[in-house]
Amino acid sequence: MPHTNPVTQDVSLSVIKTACSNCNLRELCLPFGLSLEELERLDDLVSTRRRIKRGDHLYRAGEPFDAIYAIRSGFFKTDVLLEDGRDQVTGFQMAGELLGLDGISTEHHTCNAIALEDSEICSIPFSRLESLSREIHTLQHHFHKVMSREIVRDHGVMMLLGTMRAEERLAAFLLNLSQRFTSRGFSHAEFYLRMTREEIGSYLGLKLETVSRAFSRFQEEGHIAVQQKHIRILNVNGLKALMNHRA
Amino acid sequence: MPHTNPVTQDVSLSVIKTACSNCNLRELCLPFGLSLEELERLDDLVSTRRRIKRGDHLYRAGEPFDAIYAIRSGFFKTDVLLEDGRDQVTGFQMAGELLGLDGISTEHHTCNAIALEDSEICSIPFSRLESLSREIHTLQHHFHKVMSREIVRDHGVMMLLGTMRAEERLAAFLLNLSQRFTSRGFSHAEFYLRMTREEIGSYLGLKLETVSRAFSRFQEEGHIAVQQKHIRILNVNGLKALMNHRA
DNA sequence: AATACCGGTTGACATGGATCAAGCGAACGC
DNA sequence: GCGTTCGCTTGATCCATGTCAACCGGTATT
Repeated sequence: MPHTNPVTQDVSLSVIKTACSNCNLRELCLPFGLSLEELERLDDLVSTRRRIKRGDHLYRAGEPFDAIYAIRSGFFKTDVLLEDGRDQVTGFQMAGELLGLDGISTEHHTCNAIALEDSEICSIPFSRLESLSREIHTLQHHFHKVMSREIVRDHGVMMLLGTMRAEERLAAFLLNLSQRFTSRGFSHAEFYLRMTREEIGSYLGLKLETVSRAFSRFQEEGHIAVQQKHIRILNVNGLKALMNHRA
Repeated sequence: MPHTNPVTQDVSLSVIKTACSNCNLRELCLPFGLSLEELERLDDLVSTRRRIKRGDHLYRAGEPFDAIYAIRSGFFKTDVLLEDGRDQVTGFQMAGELLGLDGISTEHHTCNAIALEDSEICSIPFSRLESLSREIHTLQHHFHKVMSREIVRDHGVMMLLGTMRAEERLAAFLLNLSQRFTSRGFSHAEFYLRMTREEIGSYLGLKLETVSRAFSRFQEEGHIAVQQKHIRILNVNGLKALMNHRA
């Protein structure tokens, strides 16, 4: 293999013309609420799509930030690394969600974004997004909402990590995934996990064995059917009840 | 006491003319990086200051959102409540920091903001901030950075809650406070905690007894001197070492 | 001044989840 | 097609933190 730039060597460089205006995710993603004319102006900005293979990085902590990314298809995780080697998954992202917002602050990415399956992303050069959102009020406001939503989401995770026990965390996790699959038109009751038990554990502040045991327990109690990464939710209310358990 | 609006009855309504342009926090707060002329335009927007007494709410979860708040002086906590009664402190905020960013997402506040000492805040009507930041590029960009910084901060807390043990969490907490006091011109080595052990515990995902024991342990080991809410840091490196403990 | 209350500290004990270890099936490389 | 590896499951044991309880000092209440 010829030597290539270490930053880009592991991402596929195939670039495809793309357009928000005919993207079926536009109601979930950045274009939400824009008029047709405004959409076309956004198209000019979001001009490239890129494929990222499973296991490859979209970006790495420390790299300079200059764009945010919208997931066109696929599945990602983000994680942060501590100096001493510990790391933690900070989120799992799916189609229509944005990646890279954390980089605006320092103008460098502060986490790693890794594809958990072959994926496609749209690059949105950030300074051009700022320019355009100075002109399109709706875009500006929606972008602010998206950033704010990320903050609210993080508070939810803090709550989960700070106050919930293992089974509550996993129930919350499954219900959240289910809900997000639903709003993308997939089954709410049956899906494949894209991540390992270890990654789930890292996200939930648990060890992989604990995650595995909780899955088994949910199965014994008839809430779900698990077979490796294949999950079927048999009793949504059972899972919900697990969460309000404590007084 | 006469019956008053339940939303406002517990906040002091004294309103004071204020100006970012002569605020000594302008390098920490929203005005960062603005020119004199731009500063004056921000002054028009941030026209009111309000006093909040210790223990009073600045806002409550569920209330409609229409402004963000800059802390002029004082100290706040924010917390979220789960339906089942559990709650968690999501942050402690001090002078120069912004409150209310979580409300942009749903146009309702999603947490409670409570003053931990008598405080003064500046109200910034959000739609006017958006207008102005469409005109002032620097303001727009800085505001985006502030929101992004909040996301990065939350990731740090998630890391803390997900991977650290009790003493590491408390050490990280003290070092973070110390650093924030320092950048406000206060002693980095000596300060008064504004919050109770229980509030610290809630923030760090620990019980108050655990927090208390960790304080005592730090004292035994000579890292700090504690007397109730009065903290002196005797050995910063000792605290830092506690955090990189694990491989 | 007496009393109640609140926040903090400390001790004894319980327990949820981590750790260590073994084994198993599916996927993958050769 | 076979062996190796990886992700997952399950069991046994351990330990950090939670839980329960007693006590103390400072502050607010009457």
